[in-house]
Amino acid sequence: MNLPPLSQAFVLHFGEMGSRWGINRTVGQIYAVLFLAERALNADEICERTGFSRSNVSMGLKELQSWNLVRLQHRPGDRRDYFATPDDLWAIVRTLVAERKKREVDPTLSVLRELLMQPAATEADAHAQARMREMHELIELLTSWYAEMERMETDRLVQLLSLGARVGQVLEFKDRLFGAVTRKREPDDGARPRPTDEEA
Amino acid sequence: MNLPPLSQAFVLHFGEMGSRWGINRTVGQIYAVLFLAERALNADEICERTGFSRSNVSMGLKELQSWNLVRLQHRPGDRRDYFATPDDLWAIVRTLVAERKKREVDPTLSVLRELLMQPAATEADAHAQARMREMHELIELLTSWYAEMERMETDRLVQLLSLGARVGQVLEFKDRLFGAVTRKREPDDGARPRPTDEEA
DNA sequence: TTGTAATTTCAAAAATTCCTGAAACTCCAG
DNA sequence: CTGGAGTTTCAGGAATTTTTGAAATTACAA
Repeated sequence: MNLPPLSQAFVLHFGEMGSRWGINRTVGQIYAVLFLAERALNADEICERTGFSRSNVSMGLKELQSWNLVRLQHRPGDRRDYFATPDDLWAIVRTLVAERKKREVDPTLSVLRELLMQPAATEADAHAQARMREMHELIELLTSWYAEMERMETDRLVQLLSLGARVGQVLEFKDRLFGAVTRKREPDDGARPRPTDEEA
Repeated sequence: MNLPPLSQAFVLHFGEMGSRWGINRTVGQIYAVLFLAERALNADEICERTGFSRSNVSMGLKELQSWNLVRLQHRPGDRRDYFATPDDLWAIVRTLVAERKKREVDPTLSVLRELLMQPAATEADAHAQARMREMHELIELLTSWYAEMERMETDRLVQLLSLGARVGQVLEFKDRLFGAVTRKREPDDGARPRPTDEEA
């Protein structure tokens, strides 16, 4: 590994963390190197900085591309591929979240939907299905919220995040102005605290 | 594996997903079994339902306990430990998020803080530090937002989530009312779109 | 105490994933 | 075409993780 000390510490850490996320050490380190780099790097430069073999780097870059986490660039008069991360960190976060959702929650959602279609044969299956239905509803709520955040402009998103729990106060304020409209909904409409609710 | 068909499909799927998350197949399946179970189960019952060896189940349960994802129970006149997941799905989501944060983002945050304290020796380190600072700020924003959501009651949280992007409209409304106040801030205060910002 | 049921630990086998060098492939300039 | 720079694929060795059975430990009843 051939990097200035601070960068090296960061890259090493990202390698470790890589294994806690779905990606592996190699991929984590490669990404960290690109993230810190002051310009796009070609595969050999990445080899030099990380100390990984050429083929390992190639694999890692392919993986990162499949995650849409790196951008491919070219230089005039140079046939080599150059790789870079987006400058805008929010863009990175957005693709990261999108990809993790695609890999970690979407498959579960579709399995749940499928299993909820099936008729419950046994008593135990009926209970299991009730439990799955709860999970399905919760995930639906979270993903549809996410879908709306995703659509939002970064500035506004940041504004919302900075506001934090104070959004609650803004809401209360709104309620006070337009109270009648909001209060019309059932109070437990979204919360659904009852655990078993067999409307099979 | 000894389970009714629908449950079996669910448990198998959770096993697969387990490996995409930090946990492994065994732990994923054990958790799924407990999640679907109509009552708390002891280790032998989990063995029977999953088909894993007794010791493997013991390991898995220990892991789940370290994640705070299972609750230990006892029956009068029975020395065995019984395990269950919380009935309230929101409680599960809360601990899941809390634990993942603890394992996946907190360590990074502290490494970043540490590296940002160091003086940048080289030119390259200075650039790397600027990049790290961006990342640090973004993670801080996200985690402090999370901390506030965490503190919120489930009902209110669900209300907020259901509202989705309509919160944005409330913001717009607020802006229109108090426009002058909000506009006083620097326009790029939170977003920080400029990539290089060397204030080392 | 002693005996026994329940659980945990541990070393090593089994399975999986990672990493590499060599070979194959692609693409372009001459 | 041919040569060669750049890249990818791939089989198999290295490293890591998972899983297990046997042994050790714990906790309690008699």
